[in-house]
Amino acid sequence: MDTVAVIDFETTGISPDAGARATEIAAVLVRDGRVVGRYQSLMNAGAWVSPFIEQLTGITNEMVRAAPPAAKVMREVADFVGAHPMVAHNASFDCRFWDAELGRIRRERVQAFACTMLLARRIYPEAPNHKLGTLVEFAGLPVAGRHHRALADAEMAASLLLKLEEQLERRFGLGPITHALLREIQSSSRHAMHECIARHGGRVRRV
DNA sequence: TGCCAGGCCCTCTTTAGGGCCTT
Repeated sequence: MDTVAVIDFETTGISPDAGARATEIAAVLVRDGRVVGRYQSLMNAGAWVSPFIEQLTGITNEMVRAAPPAAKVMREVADFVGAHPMVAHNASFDCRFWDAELGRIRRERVQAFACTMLLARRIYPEAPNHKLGTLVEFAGLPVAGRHHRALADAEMAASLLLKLEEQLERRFGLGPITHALLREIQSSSRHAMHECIARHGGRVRRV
């Protein structure tokens, strides 16, 4: 597949519209089935980290205060990612924070996101649930580090992405798997996915 | 002052509601 950037944010809350800010970001570049680049940094947006989030992520107020300014980190990571298509687990979440934090440095996103959660719902409907950690275990992928730290989660989302591509190739004979095809599959209903696969020359197994 | 998401999916649906997933 074309080079994609898999990203993950740690934040102070669930919605930038409700005042939540990023505390950490990681981006890994994936090309030809492997990780070819990594970026990770804590960032200081001047936001307070609640005890709940400190417990969840292990990222403390002291760590954030000692981190580089959010604007500097966002400029660096935006340059690192460039115009590569992006991927995240539950991409609607990371996309909102990407757009919000980028907007604060007067930059705009130039590429689309694909979502490993939506893809996994299509490809692994039998998984116990579609949380990143559960899918990593379900697919037999290595645990890259502590869950809810940006680089570990981005690495595991990248592994999951590669596994999902492999499944699309092996089960349905699809290939090459482009970012645009992933977006088409993730936004197809379960029924329409077979039509989508057939349209792209894949084998559709009726069960 | 008090409160605070949003997009997707499924179904006991479509004149809607509730669960999932992210922090």
